[in-house]
Formats: sequence, C-alpha cells, structure tokens
Amino acid sequence: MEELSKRYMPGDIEDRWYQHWMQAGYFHSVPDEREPFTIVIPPPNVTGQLHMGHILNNTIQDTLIRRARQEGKNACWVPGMDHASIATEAKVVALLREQGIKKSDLTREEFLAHAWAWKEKYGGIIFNQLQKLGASCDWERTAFTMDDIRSEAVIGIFVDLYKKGRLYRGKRMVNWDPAAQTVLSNEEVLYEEEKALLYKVKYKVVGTEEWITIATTRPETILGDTAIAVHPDDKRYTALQGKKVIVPLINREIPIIADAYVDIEFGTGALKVTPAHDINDYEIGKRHNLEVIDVLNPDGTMSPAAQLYVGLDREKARKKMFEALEEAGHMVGTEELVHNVGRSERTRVVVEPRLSLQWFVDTKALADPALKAVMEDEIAFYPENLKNTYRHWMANIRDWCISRQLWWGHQIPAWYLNDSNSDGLNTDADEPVFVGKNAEEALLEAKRITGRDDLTLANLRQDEDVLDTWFSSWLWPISVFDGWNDTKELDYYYPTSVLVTGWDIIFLWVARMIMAGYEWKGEKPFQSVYFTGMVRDKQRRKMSKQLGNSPDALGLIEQFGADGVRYGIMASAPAGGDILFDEKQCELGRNFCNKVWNALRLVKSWETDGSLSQDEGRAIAIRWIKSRMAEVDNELRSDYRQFRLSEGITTLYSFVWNDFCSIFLEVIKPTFGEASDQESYDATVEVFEDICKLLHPFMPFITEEIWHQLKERPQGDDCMMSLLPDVLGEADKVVDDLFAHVLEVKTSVLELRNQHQLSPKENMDIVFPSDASLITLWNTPGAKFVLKKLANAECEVGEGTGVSFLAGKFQYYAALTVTVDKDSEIKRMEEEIAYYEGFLKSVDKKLGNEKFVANAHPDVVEKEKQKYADGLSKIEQLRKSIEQLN
RNA sequence: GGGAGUAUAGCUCAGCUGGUUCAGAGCACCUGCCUUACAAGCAGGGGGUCCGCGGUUCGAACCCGUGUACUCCCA
Repeated sequence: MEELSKRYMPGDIEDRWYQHWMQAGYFHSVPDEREPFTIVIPPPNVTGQLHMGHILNNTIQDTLIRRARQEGKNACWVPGMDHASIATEAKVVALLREQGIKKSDLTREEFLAHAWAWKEKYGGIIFNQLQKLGASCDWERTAFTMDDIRSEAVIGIFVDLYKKGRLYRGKRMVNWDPAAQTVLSNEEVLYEEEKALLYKVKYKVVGTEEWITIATTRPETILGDTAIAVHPDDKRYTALQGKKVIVPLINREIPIIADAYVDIEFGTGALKVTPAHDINDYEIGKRHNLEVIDVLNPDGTMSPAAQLYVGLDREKARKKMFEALEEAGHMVGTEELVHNVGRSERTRVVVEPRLSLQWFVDTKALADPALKAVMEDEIAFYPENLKNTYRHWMANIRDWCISRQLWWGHQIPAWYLNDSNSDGLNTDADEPVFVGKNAEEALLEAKRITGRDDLTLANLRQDEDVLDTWFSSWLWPISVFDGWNDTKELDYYYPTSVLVTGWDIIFLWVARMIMAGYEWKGEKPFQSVYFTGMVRDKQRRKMSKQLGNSPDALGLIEQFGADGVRYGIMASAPAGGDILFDEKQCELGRNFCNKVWNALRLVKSWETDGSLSQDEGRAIAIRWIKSRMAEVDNELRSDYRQFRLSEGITTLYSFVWNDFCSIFLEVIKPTFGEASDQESYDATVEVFEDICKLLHPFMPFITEEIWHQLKERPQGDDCMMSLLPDVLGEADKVVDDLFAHVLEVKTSVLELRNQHQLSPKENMDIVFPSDASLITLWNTPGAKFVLKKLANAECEVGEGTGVSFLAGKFQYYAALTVTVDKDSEIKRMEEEIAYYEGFLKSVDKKLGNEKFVANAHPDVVEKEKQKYADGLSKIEQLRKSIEQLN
C-alpha cells in the first residue's frame, strides 16, 4: 500500500481526476430516455478572467449539475461565452493603439480581422480556469454568441421582429458614451454621487432692466439653451412668464416658459432648458415646441452649433464658459453640490444624454407573458423577493435600444439606398429601410417597396451599427441548442432546469430571456432562477479591478485547492444575499479537506482480521452513524429542493467532522496494536463511500480520490457517476437518544478531567442513579463500550458518592480522589437550583393557564409536562447532592 | 420621489410552520494538550437588552404597527 501524505495535496489529484472525467466522456450529454437536467451557463465575457463572481456562480452550477447526475438524470451543462461588443472593441482598440494603429485608419473588415485574431488568442481563457475549478460542463457544446449558429439566430430574429412590427428606428434621447462613441443601455450607466460646482448665471430679460438667474452644473450647455423654465406657481417669476431673455455671450433670444416640472426649491427656481442635452429638458422642449440645438459632437467636443469653443472638449469648454461669463458680468456665484453623475461602465467617462437615431425593440407585447410567468410562479425565483423588482421593471418596461455604434458584433441586417446620401448617425428616421437575412433578401425587399426593378446590390448600403450584445444573449437558452434550425435537442433539453446568475442582470438578461422564450418557443426558458448575491470584500465593497480588492482566483485555487475554494465560497453564500468574501473561508475549506483526508489515512491504516467478530460497541456505533447519515441525507434533499446550498455544505461539514470523525471513527477504530474485525471495517468503508457521494457535488476532487483510495474499483466505478439511492437508510430514534445521552456524559467526564487536571489515560469510574430508563439505556449492548472508548470512563448504577455532575436530567457521580472546594460546589449547585426553580415557575404558569392547555397542540402540552417533571427531578437531585456534601 | 431588504455573541451568519432547557453555529478569544489519522489537530470554557417602543397571542427572536440605523434597486 502506498504511503499517503500527512496533509492533503490537491495539486496533482485535481488535474488527474479532471483528465480522467474528460476522457471518460462523463461531461457529455446526448438526449436519451432519462429525465434531463439542463443548465446553460451565463456566458462569461470573451475578455473575461476568472473572478470571485464566476467562482461563486459556477460552483453553484457545478454542484447542482453533479448532484443531478448522481440522481440519475441526464445532466447537461452548456458552456459558452459572449462577444461583449464594447469591452472587446475597447480592448482591441487599445491593443492596436499600442502598435501604433488607429481604428479610424482601418476599414471595418481590417478591424474585424484584428478583433478575431485577438479573440482566437485571448478569448476563452476563462474556460481553462473553470476547468481548474472542476466545472463539469459539456465542453463539446461550447457556444459563442458570434459563431455561425448563434449569429444566424440573432439575424433571424431581428428579421422576424421587424416583420412582426416590433422593431422601429427612431430618434430618441439615449445615453451616449463620448469615449467609445456609442449608445449605452441604462444598465451600462453607473450613477454615483460626485462633487460638482453649481454655477449661478444671470440672463438679461429683454426690454427690461431685470435679470433672471438660473443654476446649472453645465454652463457650456448654455450655448444650446432654447428656453428658461419656471414653475407656474412660483410667485417670484409670475410677472416674467412669456417674456424673453438673452442667452449670454451669443445673444440668442429665448422665451421664459412655465412648466410644472421645475423644482421651486432647487437652485434659484429658474431652469435653463437645453433640449438636446438633458432628458427632462427634452421632454419640456417637446411640450413647448422648443428648438433643439445640439452643441456637442459625438466625441464630446463642442459642435459648430455651439458657435463658441467649437472643437474644444466639454470639460475644457466649461472652464472657458465660466471665465467668459464672469468677464461679461453674468456670473452671480458658484456653490458646491453633490449630485448623481452617470458614468460609462466600460470607459468611466461621464455619459452624455444625446438625441440620436437608433433601433428599438417595442417590448410592450413581449413583456406580458414574461411578467405573468413569474408572477404566477410558472418560473420560480430564489430568493422570492426579487419577484417584486421584476414586476416593477416589467410593468414599466421601456423600449429597448439595440443598436450600438461599434464594429465588433452582429451588423444590423438593415439596408438603405445609397443615394439617400446619409451617414449613419445623422440619417433621417423616415428614410426607407429594407430588412433581410442578407443583402440579397434586402434587395428583393427594396425592389418590392420602391417598385424599382433596376436596383442592384450596389445601390444598397448596410446599416453600419451592430446589435447590443444582450440581443444575442437573450436567445441563449434556445440558441445553444440550435433551436431555430433543428428542434430535436431543444425539445429534449428545453425548458432548462435552472438558471444561476447574479441579481444585477435580472433586467439585462433574465427578463429578456424570459421574453424571448415565450416569443419564439412559446414556453419559459427555465424552471427556476437562482439569484446569487454580489461578492464583496470584508468591508462590504464590491470587488473591482479599480479597487484591487479582488483576490486572484487562480492563486486561491493553487493555495487552498479547488475543493477548498469551492467550500469557502459556498459556505458563505446564501441565495441572493451578498457575500462578504474572506480568504479565511477557503482556509476552512482546505482544513476540511485535510480532515477528510486524514480520516481516510486512519481507515487505510487498519489491518483486518477475518477471525475477529464484531463487538457490541462497534455494532451500535454503526447503527448510530447510519441513522445520522439518514437524517443528514434527508436534510440535504430538502436543502437541494430549496437551493439552500450553503446550508447543505454546512450540514455535511458538521456531520463529517463531528459525527463521523470525532465520534464514530473514535469508537470504531481498533485498539492500538490490534486489527479490526472485517464487519466493522466494511461498514466503515461503506459509510465513507456514502459520505463521498453526498459530498461530491460540493468537493468533487477529493471525494473522487478518496473513493478510489477506499478500495480497488473496476473501470468506470467513479464517485462522480455513483448513483444516489432514493433514500439513504432510516433514522433510528432509539439509538439517537442513546448516543445523545452518552455524549452528554462523555462531555461531563472530560470537563471534570479538565477541571481537576486529571490524565485522560486514567479510567474514571462513575455511577448513575437507579432510574428505569437509565438502566435500560446503559444495559443496551454496546452503550458502556462507547463511553469507555470516547471518555475512558466506566459506569455502573449506584448510590452517589464523589463529585456530582448533571447529564440531562440525571445526577451522576464520579469517584474522584480529589479534594473539592465544598463551598463553591454548594454555591454552584444552589445557583442551578435557583435557575431551575425559575424555570419551573414559568412552566407551571403555562400549564396552569387554561387557555394554553386548551389551545396548544396536545404534544406541546405534553412536552411542557415533561419539562416540568424533568425540572423537578433535577432540583431534587441537586438538593440531594448538597445534602451529601454537608 | 417610488420600492425592496437587513438589524441576533467581538466578526460572519443560521434559527424553516410562533411552542423542547431557545437564545444557536463557525470564526475570533481564553485554558489545557505535539493523546499512535489530522497543530491545517484534540479537549474544555467565557461571551447576548435577539436594534428601540407599542400591539396581537395562553405563548414572540419569529406575526402586526411605529421609530431609528444601514444596504440596495428604480426614477
């Protein structure tokens, strides 16, 4: 037999078993007659590197998938990644810049060639990292949002939606990222409080000597002002309504209008209105028919329409404006202000509200079935309270802007006539559009719509923009099974079983997948959604690259082993709740692995002797551990049903460490120098195997290793593929109670030893009172043996002499040759008596209350009576002990 | 402005249907141990106004109201 190291060394073991599982093809799923259990991975970003969020998320998925496999289901976990338009394009642009290449010098085709090269080189690193974690994905099914199948699906549904009239192109106020020069979704804008200056600027009222003062944080947009608004009820300005003012520096005349949107309390109560650069101003502008003057270029510099500072960046223009206004005598003053500023999630620059022509999905019709599905629990959310958030968003759903001014992604399959002579952004919303899966289809459309048979491909120009990445991701549960081409797989795997993802993308992704599911498949995409919390550091800060508070995930795996890290993240991760990650947790996981490892070493060190027969102590210990195992199994099943995985792993941890190692193995292990009887040995191995099975989904590597260390196994007999029976034994109340009491006595004995500094090597003789139930208990074959093994104590029924202690409701005596401090003993016991008397009083009050006896469950009443009797007996015994001491 | 959540030991949290001696676990801390699987270990111990107030109930950490504090989402 090979020597096992004193400590568990995960490194080689993990790689070896992962290879073994892969080679055996265990991860691969093909439809068969078994019940499917399907998970589609939330596709990590193609630029992604493994971080704590992935570890959390994928550990959960792997645990669920492995468990399902052991339950005999056909488990299929589909991996993949998305192309992440903005993030990837930004990375590629930066890389090219380092090489001295400007994106603007490249054609679209040239740029895409660079991007694909980048993707081939760096994309998908995360898959290898997931393998380190133990993820049992079906790698043969790896999908990418920009591969042929997925691309075809995206283009196809764009056309489909267009034909159904659910897509439109329009000029709307959008979030504009001036650095990336693309529109952003609401979800990609992060708002944070920032300090700013509030500038107070006065405008001259035309034809009077009066001035009106406004407050703004953005004086450069004064150049785009087309009105001043005041609240209709604001008495200060009633007289000025309808008059005109002159925009400083450029001398444009604009009206003073009344609009209830204005906050009387804020600033001066007078609001400058710049419809091109603020969503609220835009709305006011629409109501009052105001001119829209766009003073910014797409890159955030001042446009010709601003008249001043043309070409200067908005931040610089702000300073210039301030100086100029001050010089011209328009500055009334400034004050500091803390307000919400929206920044681009990707580029961190301040997002600009901007009016531009974009493609939108009319989501109203899609939302209905999706809302209903969740509200009526057709799809179950864990935790449930996210239903509220979901309902609110769905009920107030806004149209979805899906075009992005980027090259990396799916180019929008819409074509325009070349001679409409326009250039993307500034095109007219009314220009004719021809939508088709490809240019040829679009040409047919163009001919049909325009009636011009002479049109050729040369007359058409495809939309320059690409689609929002989420426009691919929302099809994921269908597209990974190539659901638009062939429904064979889809019919089997869809709807998927559970989606595991963070609640932060409930709108971006989850809600939209549900909409897509009903729209194209007529059915929900998944049965349940398990929302994980966000991983934060000990100080509750979100983990981010900027803060540098995110631990190196692969480094953690190296340090603590994959199983240790999996334990660390799982043990602290209840569904939905944010988790405060601390490396310490992984250390506990590693220690746990070590504990289990050493249990293996112990068991493997035993010789067996076939001629020995099993003694009663070991027999009862086996009965007990099997009973406990049945209870744990039962609890675990319920934990899985409710996705209470952190409770599940905690239950197993405590069972393995306390029950199995500290108690069971201690009882069962052969006396030093002796061999084990075969029956006990086999039972131990069997229990250990069951532990491996239950623990496997959480800690796959070490359990597989132990599984094989426990005994020689034929090819294919692997822990990963071991099946769980429907029930793992039955709880045995009698033996449970017996052990509970024996363990109590054991603790008291050890405590006494500790207190009196006695050697554990010396046997302690104790006596228990002559109570029928106690006599039965201690006469149960094996009971005394267990006590002897665990506490090195022997007990007999008898009269009390020596030092007393309580075990349950019974007063035991230990024959100790120690001098006891009589007074303090008596004092201690009197305190106990006082406590129990108080307790009795409260129980008595309860039992004396007619309403209690009448209303409470009979067994509750019965328990109270029992408590009363026990309390009485304790007091009685304590009194007896005091008497004896005296 | 609208909404959601949280508050239990020094820390992180559990406590599931209101009913065991219910006030728990892990970590941290203290004490004693290198006891022949494990010091990444073993044994034992101290530590609490269950956020405040009020209510419902025979009975409240748990249900209701209210106040406070913190977190988050949406606008």
